[in-house]
Amino acid sequence: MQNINIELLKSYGLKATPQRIDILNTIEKLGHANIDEIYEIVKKSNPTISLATVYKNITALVEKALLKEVALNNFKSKYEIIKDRHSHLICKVCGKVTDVELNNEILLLSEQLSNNNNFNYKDIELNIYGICSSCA
Amino acid sequence: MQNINIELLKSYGLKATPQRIDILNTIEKLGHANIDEIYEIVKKSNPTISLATVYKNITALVEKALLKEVALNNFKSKYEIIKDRHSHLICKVCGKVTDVELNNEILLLSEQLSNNNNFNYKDIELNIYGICSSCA
DNA sequence: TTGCTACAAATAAAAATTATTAATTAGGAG
DNA sequence: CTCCTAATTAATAATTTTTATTTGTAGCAA
Ligand SMILES: [Mn+2]
Ligand SMILES: [Mn+2]
Ligand SMILES: [Zn+2]
Ligand SMILES: [Zn+2]
Repeated sequence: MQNINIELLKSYGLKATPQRIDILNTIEKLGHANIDEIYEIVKKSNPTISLATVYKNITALVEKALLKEVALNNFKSKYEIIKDRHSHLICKVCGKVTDVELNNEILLLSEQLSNNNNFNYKDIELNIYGICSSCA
Repeated sequence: MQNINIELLKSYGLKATPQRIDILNTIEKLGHANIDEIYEIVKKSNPTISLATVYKNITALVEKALLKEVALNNFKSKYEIIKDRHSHLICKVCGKVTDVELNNEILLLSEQLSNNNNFNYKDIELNIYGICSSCA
């Protein structure tokens, strides 16, 4: 089909409404985006969309594990389409989030750490905070 | 002096008000706590404290780098007194945050990763999400 | 075609955070 | 120790963020 996100929604058993498609297209384009960024961009192609619709859909898509929240120190949470495990470079100045490869070694160490602490490991998040090249 | 947090505040050039001392004592006791948890506990010893005072002080102490925000997926941010670098086990059910040792290897890999990506490394955060023993 | 269900827009309500203002106080100067 | 003052607080009020409600519509199944 022409748009991969329509397929994505359907594969998760969700209706591919124009609003949802727009939201996913926006997140896909930006990589990581917060609610306001998504709303502002989606409004351009769909001027009557309600902010509440963005909230409701983001929540629904996170619940269905199609999107993932990226909670940030100092900034509003961003959302990304779930993909292979990776790590994040997070700019303390502009809040930009960049994907980087996650070393497998780190994954193993984290699982060990969980076992040692009687903790049922599910997921790891390695966030590296610093200053991005455009803000430097 | 009897209370280490009074010294802590003064060493950061901050007035040691009863409100701030109570807030720090609470965070120290809980390890990691969000605004509401702090407010509820501090109210016991200081029933007239305002929630806005808790907000204002938390913000101030984070700015002075005496406290650190711990942003969490799905839960309100928690705050901890800044201490040696460490990692977090985060329970997806109850939101409890537990400190664990941070392998030095991971730190080195993260710095390398930053260099490779023209990113000015400042800080690392390794959050391990899963289910804690009491929730299991 | 009719009825059902999921969804959206519009709006209201609730929850979270920040700003304002007048009164109080911590900490230093004398 | 007493006084002074800038910093801080309590008590709101205001704003911002998030969630709930209501009503209408579109897609689909019987
Ligand atoms: Mn990512
Ligand atoms: Mn900690
Ligand atoms: Zn930046
Ligand atoms: Zn738990």
